[in-house]
Amino acid sequence: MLDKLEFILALAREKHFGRAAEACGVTQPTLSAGVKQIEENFGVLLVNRGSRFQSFTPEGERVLDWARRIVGDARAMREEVHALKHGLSGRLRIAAIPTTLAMVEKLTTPYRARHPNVQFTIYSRNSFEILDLLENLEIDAGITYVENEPLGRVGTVPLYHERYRLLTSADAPLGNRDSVTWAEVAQVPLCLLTPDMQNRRIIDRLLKSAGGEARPTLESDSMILLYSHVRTGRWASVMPAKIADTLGLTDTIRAIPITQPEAVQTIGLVVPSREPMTPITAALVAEARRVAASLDD
Amino acid sequence: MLDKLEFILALAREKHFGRAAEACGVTQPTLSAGVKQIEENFGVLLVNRGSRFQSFTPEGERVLDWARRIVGDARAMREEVHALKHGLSGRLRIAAIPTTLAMVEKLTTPYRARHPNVQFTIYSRNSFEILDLLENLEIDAGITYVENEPLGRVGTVPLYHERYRLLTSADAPLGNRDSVTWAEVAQVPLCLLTPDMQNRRIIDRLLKSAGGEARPTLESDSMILLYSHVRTGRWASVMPAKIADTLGLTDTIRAIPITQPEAVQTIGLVVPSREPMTPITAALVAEARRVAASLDD
DNA sequence: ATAACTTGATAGATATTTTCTATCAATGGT
DNA sequence: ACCATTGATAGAAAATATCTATCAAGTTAT
Repeated sequence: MLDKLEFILALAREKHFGRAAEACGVTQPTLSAGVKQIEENFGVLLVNRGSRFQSFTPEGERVLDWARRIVGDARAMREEVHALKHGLSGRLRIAAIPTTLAMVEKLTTPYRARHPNVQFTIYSRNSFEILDLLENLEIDAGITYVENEPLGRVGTVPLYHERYRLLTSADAPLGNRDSVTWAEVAQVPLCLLTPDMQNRRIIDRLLKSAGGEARPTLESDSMILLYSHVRTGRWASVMPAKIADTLGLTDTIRAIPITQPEAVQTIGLVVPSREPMTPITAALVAEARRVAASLDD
Repeated sequence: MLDKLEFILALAREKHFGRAAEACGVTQPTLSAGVKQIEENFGVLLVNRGSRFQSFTPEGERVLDWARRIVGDARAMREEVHALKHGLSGRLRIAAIPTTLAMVEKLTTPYRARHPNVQFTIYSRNSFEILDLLENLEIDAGITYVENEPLGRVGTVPLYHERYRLLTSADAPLGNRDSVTWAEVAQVPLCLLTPDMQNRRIIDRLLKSAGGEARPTLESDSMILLYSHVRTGRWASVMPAKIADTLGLTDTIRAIPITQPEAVQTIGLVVPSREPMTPITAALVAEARRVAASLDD
């Protein structure tokens, strides 16, 4: 039964019987039979099919909702019992938005010191994908904006406040300033994240409200790529202070605070609101609470 | 896996492998093997055995906790999906303390009018047993005192306030009064519920604080038995107003309000705090909210 | 329009798991 | 010391799950 519910979860992720089967490590007929068995057992069609996967029926959506919870709880049970006997071990899966990648070590380093047997997998994803992964039990926690966009059934732990810097060569226009306004930044050609990233949308909004418009000369979903361009001295970018500091500046590149408004976004840890949490996740939340104070300068 | 968790639940209830197996409709070796399999799967002993069931290990207690939740959710899923397709049907299992039995129909009658395909099973139990049954998923809801004793992880809906009456023959001492005090009641030989009932403990407390002591001439766990004695005119009792009214008084038997203090206890519906509730339980809660207003005179 | 491909269902064989019956060893009470 | 109770174990039988191979219905490309 539990395996069948896993089939349903996989099918919801993949929207494809064959791929869902592969994801579960079974053959396609096995997965088809599993889904069908639940349908017969419940006396209700769960999936609308027409020679291929189309969608879940309303009943299917409800089952999906329950399946997520039940499968999640079953995993949490396993993990908790194992932790009681053998201490914390296993794999902690985190997804973070790119602008926060540089600070993830602030969490993982002390965590690892406390629980050396836990392994980490960290994905770089945009904020929507993070919520999706959380929902589907594919990650244990996310690091993303916690106050702007509507979050689902999740708990949050604020970590720090994101402030923005103009990264530019010292001898470029504005390069000699101690602070610049968003209106001024709007005049500069910038390297920015792609628009599927929330950071980009925030910056767009700030530029727009300062009367400008974002016409980035270069877009990427990789902070490393953006930074490597800025580093040449021939490109400029707007980045959160945290990541600008971490990447390290050369003497010729400056990180200039942007004011009017001094925009601030709260970045936080996002975890499934399961009660109780898995021990691995609970430990991460504890670590986040400890670390949060020291992260805002 | 889910069946194995059911085995664990049954074992917790019965504290006996054989009886637990019987309760699950399997043979004892099957249940033993099921428990053992979970233990091997988790790599932890769950049950302390010594030629017989002794207790759960700490890990076992945790598994038990999770099992209750997971099994409960699985049942709720089934029920919800079925209700989506076929409307509300199935069996609603309620346990009520004896003093409230006469008012249960105030809930079940309108419920049945709304959902004719739901069947009812109603147990008469004391308040501890009710919480135990709730915990073990053996009932869907309880009707009991909701403010005195500590309740577990449950939701409550207040229903009405219980007030007390002295039931006695009109020609007995106090029989001609319009109201009596607890101090006066303490002088009368009474028929009362057995001390495992919370109602009895409440009355004991009230009598004691009025300087008296309960020396019941007759104890029973059955309200019918108590009432049949009172009805002869040769016995007296203290009962909640609700049940006294329902049982119907003869001309010779009076129900006299007891004052100083005018004691009031809140009776309410108690349901597992599962989110969301099963549809059958949710409908009962809705009914309880509707009915509550009309129950207090 | 037709061929080639994709997708999920179905059938039948095989493998795995589950459950049962029968029996045993350990413990406890009398 | 004896009998009853309790849970574990072994081996057979039954039920279930999974796999391979194949098919039918749609889709896409030519």
